[in-house]
Amino acid sequence: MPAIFALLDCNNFYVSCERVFNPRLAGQPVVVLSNNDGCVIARSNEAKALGIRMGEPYFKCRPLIDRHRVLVFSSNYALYGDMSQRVMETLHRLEPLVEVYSIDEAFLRLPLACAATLRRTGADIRHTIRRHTGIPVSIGFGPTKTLAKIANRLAKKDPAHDGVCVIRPGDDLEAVLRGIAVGEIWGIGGRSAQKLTGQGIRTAHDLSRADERWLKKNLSITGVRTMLELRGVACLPLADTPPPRHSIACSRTFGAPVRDLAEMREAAVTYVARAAEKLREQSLQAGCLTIHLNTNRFQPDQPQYANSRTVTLPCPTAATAILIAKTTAAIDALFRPGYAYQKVGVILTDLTPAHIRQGHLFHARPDADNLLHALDRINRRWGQDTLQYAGAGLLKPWHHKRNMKSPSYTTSWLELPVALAGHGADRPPEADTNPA
DNA sequence: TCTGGGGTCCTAGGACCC
DNA sequence: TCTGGGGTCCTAGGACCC
Repeated sequence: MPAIFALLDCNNFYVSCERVFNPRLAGQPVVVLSNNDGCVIARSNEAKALGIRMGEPYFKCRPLIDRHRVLVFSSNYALYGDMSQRVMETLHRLEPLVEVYSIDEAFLRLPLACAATLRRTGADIRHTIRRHTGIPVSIGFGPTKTLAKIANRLAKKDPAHDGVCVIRPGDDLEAVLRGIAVGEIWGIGGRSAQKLTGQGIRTAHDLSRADERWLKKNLSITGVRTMLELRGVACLPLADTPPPRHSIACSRTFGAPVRDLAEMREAAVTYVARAAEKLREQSLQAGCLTIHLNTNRFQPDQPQYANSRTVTLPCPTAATAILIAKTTAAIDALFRPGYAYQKVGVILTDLTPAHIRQGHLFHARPDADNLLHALDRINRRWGQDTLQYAGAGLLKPWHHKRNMKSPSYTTSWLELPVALAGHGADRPPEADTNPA
């Protein structure tokens, strides 16, 4: 049966999550910052209209933000992750073929139908998700994933579409594709856009007619795929079962530069313990561990140092204690005194399913599964880091900044939203967690 | 003063094998 | 003077995504 793709995308997702639980944010310019309150990573339409750019460092747009009284939030991934799950669950109930593509996006595959039917389907999905989760979404239909992405962009850009835009096979797309710069196409990043415009290929329409041999040579097979997808030839299938993970990482920029080996160890232990938790959540074990650290590259006048070390484990494991021991040894080898470090991180690779247990001729396996299960159960029930390894430290002076975080409304019993009824209840106490 | 984090895929080139 | 050919695997680096 002929089919069509759709891309569903949550509008200004992190801002929308904040708005669900804080109605006073409606109609206001709002931004959400990356970890460590570093960069702007989500903006409401009002904030976009003020000219605040995606990825802009907070300190650089601070004057603009203060002048227009933009409301600012630190990122609250517990909230966004939970809201994402609710959106995706709702979607799964409505449609059988769903690929969860990112925290705020999903591809669908549906039977091909006339434009009016597809528009109605899209409107129904939008309406249901809004009603069940409070999150506004936009939907684009297209014969390929790349064209569905473009339709989605049109759905957002032009209010006349009312959040749903349909491109069907055989539609004349020349006018549409001429209106899209190559850099706006899914899969064409800054480097490729530069190469393409250098060749006079400026719009999606130009790219759809570009020379295949030149593309293969200069943009590799992925560039050729994008060109074909723009022509309506589907090269990218729907991945409705998630492929196995290849790596799990955890790293953070420090709240203030770290110069001390003991603090560096604490931070690395904290992150490897978190990575090991993620490993166990997904019933995986790691065969390989990489530790990396670096100074602040934005301060070239300061002495610079960056290094990493990769350790192959004798047996694949998800045991935090084993990973901690390898991590501290690696940190001790990597650490050079006299530098102001900005960041440390760990990456777990060579991931295999935890139930496959390869023995080792010379090493007994010291993994303590029961202990780990108990640890995870307690932390799930009572909150992250209720129990932690001593090496992770208690005061954590290096901890990243998160000064403007909203409550974890949906994932912490202590932070449930409070509803008050009766006189004088229109301003709940402490509802305003935002100093901006 | 202050610049995120976590992923994936592709390619070229070297090592190695027969 | 003359010095093969074809294949696989691994890795580092580049590019891209949200």
